[in-house]
Amino acid sequence: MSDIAKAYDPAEVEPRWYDKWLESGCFRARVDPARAPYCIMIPPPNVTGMLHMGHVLDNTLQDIFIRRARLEGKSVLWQPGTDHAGIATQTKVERQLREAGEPNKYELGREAFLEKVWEFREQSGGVILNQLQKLGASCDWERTSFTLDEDYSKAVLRAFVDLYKRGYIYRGQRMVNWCPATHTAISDEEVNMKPQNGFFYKMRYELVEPDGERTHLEISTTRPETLMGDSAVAVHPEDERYKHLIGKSVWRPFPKAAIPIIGDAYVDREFGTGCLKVTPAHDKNDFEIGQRHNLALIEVIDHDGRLNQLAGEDFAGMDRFEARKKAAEKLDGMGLLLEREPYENTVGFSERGDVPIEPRLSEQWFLQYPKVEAAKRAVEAGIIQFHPDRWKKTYLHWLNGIQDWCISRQLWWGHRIPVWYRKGIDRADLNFEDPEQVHVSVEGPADPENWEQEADVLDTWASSYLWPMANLGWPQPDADEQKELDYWYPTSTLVTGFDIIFFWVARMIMAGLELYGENRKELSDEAIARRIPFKNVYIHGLIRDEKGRKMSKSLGNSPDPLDLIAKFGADGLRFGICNIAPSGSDILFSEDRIQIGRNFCNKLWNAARFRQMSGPMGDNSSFKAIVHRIDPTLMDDYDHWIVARLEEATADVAKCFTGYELAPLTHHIYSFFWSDFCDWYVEASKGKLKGEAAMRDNCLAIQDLILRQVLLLANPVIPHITEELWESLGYATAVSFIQNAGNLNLSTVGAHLQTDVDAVQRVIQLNGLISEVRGLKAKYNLASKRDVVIFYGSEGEAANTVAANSGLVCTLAGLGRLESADAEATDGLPAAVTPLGTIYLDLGSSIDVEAERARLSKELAKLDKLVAAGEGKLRNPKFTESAPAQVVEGARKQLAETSQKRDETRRILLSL
RNA sequence: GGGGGCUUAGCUCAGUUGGUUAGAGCGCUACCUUGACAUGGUAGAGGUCGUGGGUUCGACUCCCGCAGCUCCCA
Repeated sequence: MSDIAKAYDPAEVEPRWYDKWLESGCFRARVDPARAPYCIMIPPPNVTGMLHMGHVLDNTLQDIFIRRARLEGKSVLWQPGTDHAGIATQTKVERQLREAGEPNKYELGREAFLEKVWEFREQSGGVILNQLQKLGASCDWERTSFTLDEDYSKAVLRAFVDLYKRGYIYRGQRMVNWCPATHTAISDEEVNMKPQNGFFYKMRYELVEPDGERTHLEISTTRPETLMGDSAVAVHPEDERYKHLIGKSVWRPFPKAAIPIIGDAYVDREFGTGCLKVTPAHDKNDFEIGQRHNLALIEVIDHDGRLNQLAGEDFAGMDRFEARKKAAEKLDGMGLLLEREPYENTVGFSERGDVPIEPRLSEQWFLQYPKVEAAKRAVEAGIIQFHPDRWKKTYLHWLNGIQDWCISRQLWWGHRIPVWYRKGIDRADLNFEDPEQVHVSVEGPADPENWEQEADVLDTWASSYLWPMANLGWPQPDADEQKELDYWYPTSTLVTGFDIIFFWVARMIMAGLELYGENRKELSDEAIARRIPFKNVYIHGLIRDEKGRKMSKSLGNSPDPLDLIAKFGADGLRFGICNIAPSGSDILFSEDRIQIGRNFCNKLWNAARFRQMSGPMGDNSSFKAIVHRIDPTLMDDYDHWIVARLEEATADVAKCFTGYELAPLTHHIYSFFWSDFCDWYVEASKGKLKGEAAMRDNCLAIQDLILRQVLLLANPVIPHITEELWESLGYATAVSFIQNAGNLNLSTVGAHLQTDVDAVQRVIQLNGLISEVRGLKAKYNLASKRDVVIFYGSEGEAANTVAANSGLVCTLAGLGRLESADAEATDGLPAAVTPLGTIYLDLGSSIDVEAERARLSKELAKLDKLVAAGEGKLRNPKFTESAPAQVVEGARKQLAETSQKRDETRRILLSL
C-alpha cells in the first residue's frame, strides 16, 4: 500500500490508469447471457474534427452511464467511431490544396482527389479519438468504426437499394437549397434562417397595353437581381385593384420581354403593392406558382452564385450580390426604380458554407421518409423514451410536418449513389422502370463498361442514420454478429444534444423501423420494440460561453478541452461539466463553474490521505470484510448517523440513473461526501482516533466503509482518481479494477449494522447545538478563542445528550468547558436557543445589552410570526381533517418546537 | 404565423405527483494558517419565487390572463 501524496496531481495519476485500463482490455465488450446488456453507440464525431466542449459534455455523460452500468454488473458495449463528414471534410481538403497552390479537385479528377482526402483522414482521423481517451472515455476502442469502412459502406448502399426498391427513393428535378460556396444541394435541416438588413425595392413594370387607368404595375422585391428570370407577375385573383388585368402582359425591363399577369391565391394582397414578380427558377414559392401556371423556368444564376448569359451581357459572370446593386442602378437609369428603403428580412444561410442559400432547380435524389407513423407511435407509446420527456414534443412536431429529404450531394467524398445509367441514352429520356436502362444494386452491374454510375454521393446523415444497426453487423451479420445484435440491439441509450433530434435521432428511428427485419408495411408494438435503434434518448443542452453566446472559433470563446484537462484534470473537468449540465436547453460555461470539480477531487484525495494517517489499515479487500470489522456495539451516535446517510445518498444516486436525471447527481455525491462525511463525521471522529484502540479501529472501519462506497458512487463521474484511491486504500484485489467491485446496493448493510433512528436524531440535534455555539462565539468575536465556557440549561433527555457528548461539543465548537447551569447563574448572558435547549455564553466582562436586545427582538418577532402561522393552520379544522395525518403531525411538532423556542427567546430577552 | 422553453439570492441554477421556517455552487463580509485539505475551515449578510387573477385548508409548485427573454419550425 502506497502513501498518498500531499496534493492531488491528475497529470501523474490519470494517464497512468488510462494506460492500464487499455492494457488490461477492461473496456472490451463481450456478449454474456448471464448478465444484462447495456449499450451506447457514440454519436460519431467528424473524422477530421477536433475535440470541443460539446464533445466533452456529450461523451462525459455517456461515460457516466457506461461506467455506472459496469458497476451495476451489466455487460457493456460503448461503440466508438467517426463519420466521414462529407461537406466539411471535402471543403477542408479543397482549402488545403488551394493554400498549398496544388491543383484543385477538377484538375485532379475524382480518383486522385479522393486519394488526397483519404491521406488527410489518415493524418487527422485519429486525433479526436485520442482526445476522447484523454477525457477518460471507456469505449471499446477495438471496435472503432468509420462510416466509410467497407462493411459500413455496404450497409449504406444496401439501405439505399432496399429503400429504392420499396419505392421510397426517387430522382427528380426540384427546387433545392443550393449552397454556392460548397457547390452542392443541402437539406432543409441544414439551412439556418438569419435576419438580414437589406433593401425593399419598388419598381415599375410597364403594361404592354396600357388601359385608361393604368400604364404600369408597381412591384416590390428584395431581390432585383433575379428579375431577368421573371416569367410572370402575379396578383391575387380577387384583388379589385388588379383582377381585370389578369391575362394581360407587362414588359420585363431587361432582357426586355412581355410576360403574363396571372392570378394566384398565393399572393398576399396586404404585402407590398400586392403585385409579385414570379421567378420560378430561383424561388421555392415562385416555382410552385410556375408549376400551376405552366410558366417558363429561366435560370439566370449558376451553381457558383454568379449570373449567366441569360441574364444579359451586362450581368453575365457577375456575383449575385453585385448584380443586385447593378440591377437597381440599371432600373434607376431607366426611370423604373421608384423606391429603395431599408428592410429587414430573414434569409436562409447554408450551415456549411455560411452564405445565403440559392434556391435552385436541379436533379436530386429524394427520400420519402418511411415508417413515419410507426416512428411517432414508438415515442407516443413510450417504447422509446426521451429524457427529459418534453423533447418528445419537438420530435413529434417535426414528424408531423416533414417533407421529403434531399439525400444527394454534389460531392465526391462519401457513399456514391449505387445507381448506374446505360451509356448512350440521354439522361432525360431514361426509363427508370427499365432495368436495361437504370441499374440499382449494391454490387453494381456485371458489365460496368456499358454503364455510367451516378456522380453524386449521399448526404452524410443518410449513412449515419444506420449507425446503431450497421455497427453490430446489419445487414449481413455472421454468426457472432448475430449474437451481438440479439444481445445489444435495440441499444439502451442514445446521448445527444437537442439540435440533433431532426438530423439524426428521428432518422435513425425511421431507418431502424423500416430496415431492421423483414419488409413490412405495418408494425405491431412488439415489432416496433424489436426494430427501434435505442430505447432511451438522453437529451442535453448546448454549451455556450458565460454570456450565452455560441462557442465559435471566430469569437475565440471556445476553450480547448485539453487545456482544461491540464488545468483541472480530466476528472475535475468531468465533474465540473456534469455539475453544470442541467436538463435545460443551454449551458453557460465558464472556468469558475468547473473549478468545483478540481476542488472536489482534491478534497477526496485529502480525505483518503487523512484516513491513511489516522491509523493502521485493516482488511479492506471486500465489502464484507470491512463490514465484519465493525462491532455494532461500539458504534456511537455519529457512526449510526453517517451509515444512515450513506444509505440515503446511495439511494439518491441510484435514482438519478433509474430516472435519467443526471442534474442532481454530483450534488448528491458532493453534499454527502463533503458536508456530511468530511465536515461532520470526520471532524467528530478526531477524538476517537486518539482514544483507545478498539474505538479507534471501529471508527476507522466505518470510515473505510464510507470511503469505499463514496468511491463507487463517484467512480462513473471521476474514474481516474477513484481508481487510484481504490488501490491505495486497499480496496483493490490484485487483478481487478473498481469497475468490477459491485455492491452498489446497500441492502446488505442493514443485516450487519442496524442504524439507530434515535441516534440519527441526536446527531442532527447535536450538530444544531454546535452550530449555535460557534455562531454565538463568532458574534462576540471569540471564534478563535478555545477556552470559552458555555453553560447549558437543558433538562431531561436533552441534558443527557449534551452531557454525554460534551467532549465532542467542546472539540467541534472550540470550547474550554461545557457546564450545566441554572437560570439564575445565566441571567443576562448572551444566549441562543438550540434543539438541545438554551445555551449561554459565559462572558467575563459586560456585554452590549442594547445590541443583544435588538438581535433577540428581531429573532423573537420572526418566531412570533411562525408560531402564529402554525397556530392558525392547526386551528383550521379543514386542515386537520383534510391534510394527511403525517403532515398534520409534522405541523404540530413544528409548532411545539417553535413555540418553545419563542418562549425561551422571550424569557432571555426579558432577563437582560 | 405555429410550437417549445425560461423568469427563484449579486451571478449560474436546483426545488419530480401542492404539505414543516425555499436550497446549492460561485461571489460578498468577518474570523481562522488548529498536524487531511487555503483547490481548506467556521460564522454571516442576501430572496414578498416576473406580474395580475383563480382553484385549494394550504401554491415556488396546478389553471387562466399579462409582461419580458429565448430556442425551434414556417
